[in-house]
Parts: sequence; C-alpha cells; structure tokens
Amino acid sequence: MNLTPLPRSFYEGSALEIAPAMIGTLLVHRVPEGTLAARIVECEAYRGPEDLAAHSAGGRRTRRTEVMFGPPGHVYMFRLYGMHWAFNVVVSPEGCPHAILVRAVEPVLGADIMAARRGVEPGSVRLTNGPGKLCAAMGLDAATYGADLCAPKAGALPEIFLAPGAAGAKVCRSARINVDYAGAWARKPWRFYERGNRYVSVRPRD
DNA sequence: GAATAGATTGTCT
DNA sequence: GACAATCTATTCT
Repeated sequence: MNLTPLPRSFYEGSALEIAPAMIGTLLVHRVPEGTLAARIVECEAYRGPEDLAAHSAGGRRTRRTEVMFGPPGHVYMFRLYGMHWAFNVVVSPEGCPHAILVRAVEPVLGADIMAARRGVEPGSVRLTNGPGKLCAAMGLDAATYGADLCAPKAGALPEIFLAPGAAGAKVCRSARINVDYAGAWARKPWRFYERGNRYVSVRPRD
C-alpha cells in the first residue's frame, strides 16, 4: 500500500475532473490510536459560485465557507442536520470555491478502531456508507476544518491526506443526493461512485 | 426492503 | 427563528 500524499497539483483542476479521479484513492487520517485508511467509493462535486447546490453558491463567503475560497488541497467540514459532520476536499485555484464531498468510503486500515468509534461490527457496511458515518468512524470533526492535505507534519506525513489507490475502479455517475432545493442544479450528474461497491450509499433518485 | 418520524445545533436571515 | 449536502429506530409490507 502506498501511503504517500497526493501532490497539491492533484487538487488544482476543476471539481468535475477531480471528483471521478478521487474514486479509489485512499483517505488517510493519523489518530492517537493508529493510522486509519479507507478507499473513497462515492463523492460529489460542488462548484460554486454558479452551482446553487453548493454552500458557496452566489459567492457566499462566510466563516463557514471561507476555506473553499482559499488554495486547493484543504479540508472543508460542515455540520449537517445539527448532529453529523461532513468531509469535503477544497479543489480548483484560489478564489474558485469548488469542493468535493466524500459520501462513502471502504475501510482499508484500522477498521477495528473505526468500529470502536462507531459502536458497529467491524465488517458492517454501516461503518462508513454515508457522509456522517464516515466522519464519525474516521474521527473527522471541527478540529479537521481547514487542515492542509499536503503539509508534512514535523517532517513526516501530514496528519490527514489522500494517497493513490489501486487503479481500475469502474466509476459511474448520477444526480447528487438530497439537494432538491437547488432546482435544475440538483439534476446535474455530479455524483460519482464505484460500480458495485457495497459501501456506496445507493438511494433511488429520479 | 421501503417508508416514516425524531433527533439536535451551528449558521445565517 | 428557520433550516440543513443525515442517521437511526421503528413500523409497516
């Protein structure tokens, strides 16, 4: 397994190019109990300011969305329905508020630690088959907001980063989940997932 | 398996 | 004060 951080250049393009490329890569988080790693199997592209489904729609720049307007390769975290966290990767050049929401991952390393955090059986898909679940499992919360995915920590690996995964994932696309409020933008096929992976949070949509 | 209701809080109008 | 890029338990079929 190659646990080397992807370079900053990986994050510099448009969200629509990077989101499919992220399927199959590894999300790595080093926590006190050990190193957690999981394959990204589902994500969604959000491209403000035009995209009305994005939190950065219309160029809305607030304390919460601020990091999306900064340089690529950083982490955008937000709270959902008052009780869950969601993990996003900021992409595209500075000033262009694109982000990619990671919706589901497949545990690769430290599944036992994740299971303990979630209070779920280690082999269960319920561990990480949803944005809120993967954050709870991998220990991602407000403390992760703004983290740099490309910054070596004390001469070693960053605390959190994306690493190349095995090639060959079959990537499918569909409309994004639960963004009905965004009108025509809600129907854009900007959700990407790995075909047949059992961790994908499939739900009927249009 | 599908549908439904209830939880619970930071952020912005 | 309203609402949200959700999850879980529960109640059906």
